[in-house]
Amino acid sequence: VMILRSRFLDARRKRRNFSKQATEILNEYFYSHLSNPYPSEEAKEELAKKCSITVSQVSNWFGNKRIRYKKNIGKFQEEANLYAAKTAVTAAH
Amino acid sequence: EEKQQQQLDPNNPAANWIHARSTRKKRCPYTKYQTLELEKEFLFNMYLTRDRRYEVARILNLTERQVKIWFQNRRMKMKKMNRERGSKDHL
DNA sequence: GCGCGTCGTAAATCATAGCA
DNA sequence: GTGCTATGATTTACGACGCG
Repeated sequence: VMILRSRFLDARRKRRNFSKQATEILNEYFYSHLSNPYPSEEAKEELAKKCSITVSQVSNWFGNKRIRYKKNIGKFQEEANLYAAKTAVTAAH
Repeated sequence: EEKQQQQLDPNNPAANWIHARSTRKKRCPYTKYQTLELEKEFLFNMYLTRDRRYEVARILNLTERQVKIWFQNRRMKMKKMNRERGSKDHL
C-alpha cells in the first residue's frame, strides 16, 4: 500500500517521457494528417486509449508538436519522411 | 509573418494551419505577487464583479482585460483539475 | 448589440528527464 | 556528476462562438 501510494505521488510529481510505442502512434497520426493535424475530441480519446495516456496529454502533445514542427520544418523533415513511408506501407494493405 | 516562407514541402502538406495574429500581445509571465493575489481573489470568488475587477487590476497593475482573462483561464484550469480528479479514484 | 461566459488553441516559458 | 537539449506541462492571450 505504501509502495503504491509513493509510486502514485511520484508519478504526479515527476513527468516521464511517453513510451516509444505511444510516440510512434502520435507521430503516425500527426504526419498522416499533416494538412490538418487537429484531432477531434473523439480521435483524441481513441489516441489516448491506444497510447495509455490522458486526453489532456494528447492535446498537449499535439500543441507542442504543431508549434515545434512549424518553428523548424527542416529539423523534422527526416522524421516526416519516415512516417510518410510507414503509412504508405500500411496503406498498401 | 515573414519567417514562415521556409519552402513548404513539395506536396504542401502543412500549409494552412498557421494562425498567429500579428497584433497579438506577447505573453508576459506575471510576478509571484500578482499570481498570489489573483489566486487569493479567486479563492474568495471564482467570478469577478466589475468593481472587484477594477480594484484588482489597479492594485496589481494589470489591465481589466488581463484580469478578466486570468479568471477565465483559472476557471478552465480548475475544471481540468476536477475532471482529472474525478476519473482518478482507483486507489 | 454588448459584454462576459466557455472552449480550443498559439506561443512563450517552465521544469526536468535523459543522455553524451 | 555536468551541461545541454528534447519533451511534457503550464501559463498568457485570443478568436470563435453562445447566452442573457
